[in-house]
Amino acid sequence: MAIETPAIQRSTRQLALVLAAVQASGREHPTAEAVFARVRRVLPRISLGTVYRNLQRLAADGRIGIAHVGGRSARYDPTITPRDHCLCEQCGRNEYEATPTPGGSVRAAKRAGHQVRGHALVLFGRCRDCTRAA
Amino acid sequence: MAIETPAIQRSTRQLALVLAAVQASGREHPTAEAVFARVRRVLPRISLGTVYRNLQRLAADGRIGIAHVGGRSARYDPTITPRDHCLCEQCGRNEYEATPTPGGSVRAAKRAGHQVRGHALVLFGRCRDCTRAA
DNA sequence: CTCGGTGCAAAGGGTTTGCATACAT
DNA sequence: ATGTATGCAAACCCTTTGCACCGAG
Repeated sequence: MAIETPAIQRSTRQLALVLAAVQASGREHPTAEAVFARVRRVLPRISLGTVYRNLQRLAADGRIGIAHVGGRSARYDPTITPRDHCLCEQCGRNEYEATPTPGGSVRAAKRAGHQVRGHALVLFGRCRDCTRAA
Repeated sequence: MAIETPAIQRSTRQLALVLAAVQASGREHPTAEAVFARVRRVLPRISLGTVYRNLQRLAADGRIGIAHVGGRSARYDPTITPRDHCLCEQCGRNEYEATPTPGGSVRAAKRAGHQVRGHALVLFGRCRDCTRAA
């Protein structure tokens, strides 16, 4: 009953470089623009549209994660395993990352019949440096 | 040294209705558009711009919360106290809400010198109804 | 009477998409 | 040779903003 084709994926230089750019960014969680800038250093003619398309594809394939935290632009994440993040409201950097301790909330959600596929814990505040600067 | 005026706030019908609309939405976490639609039933001439301005002001005053989860539009929250949410990826509803159990992550962040002002735990998955329908 | 809030409409920024071409298979 | 991925640019959507008028204080 599989009506739709598996949609095989061609391996292009652009796709590989977009993935590499996200992975190389470490815990920075780059925006699409940042990935664009990085890939451009190698492929000057790449377009922003292509970057978005590849980011979406990689996310759909579960190779990277997309996080919509606080700001207006999405951020892309090389790790797919659930992680907690700690964002600085001032400089926007991700200061800290750890494997999560979901605790009671996940259990409660499951009890409510929810099929939990993942979660994201985001902490808001100020990093050490910005606290000092203020 | 207070150069800027405290910026006193006039109470207008629009402001009151925007707040009421967010509060009346319960745990739906309405978008700006939804708030707009609701207030419009009472004040047909209100503009979307005014809704956004009042939502921002209410958030700045700590009277409502703003959540940027998953989708492209922001969602507004009548509760300011930290809460965990459980979003359905299919229908978008918030299925469940609970006071959080921050656990080790908050402690770890504080240890790293971070000034934690709040947090948000979002669970992704499918609600009971959508799981059945699929 | 004052000046902050409103309505309207246009601008803004991030993301998506249509189309002809280039290229992986 | 075939059809997918690309580059380019226009379209989209949500949100913000400039401006003249309105109305709370």
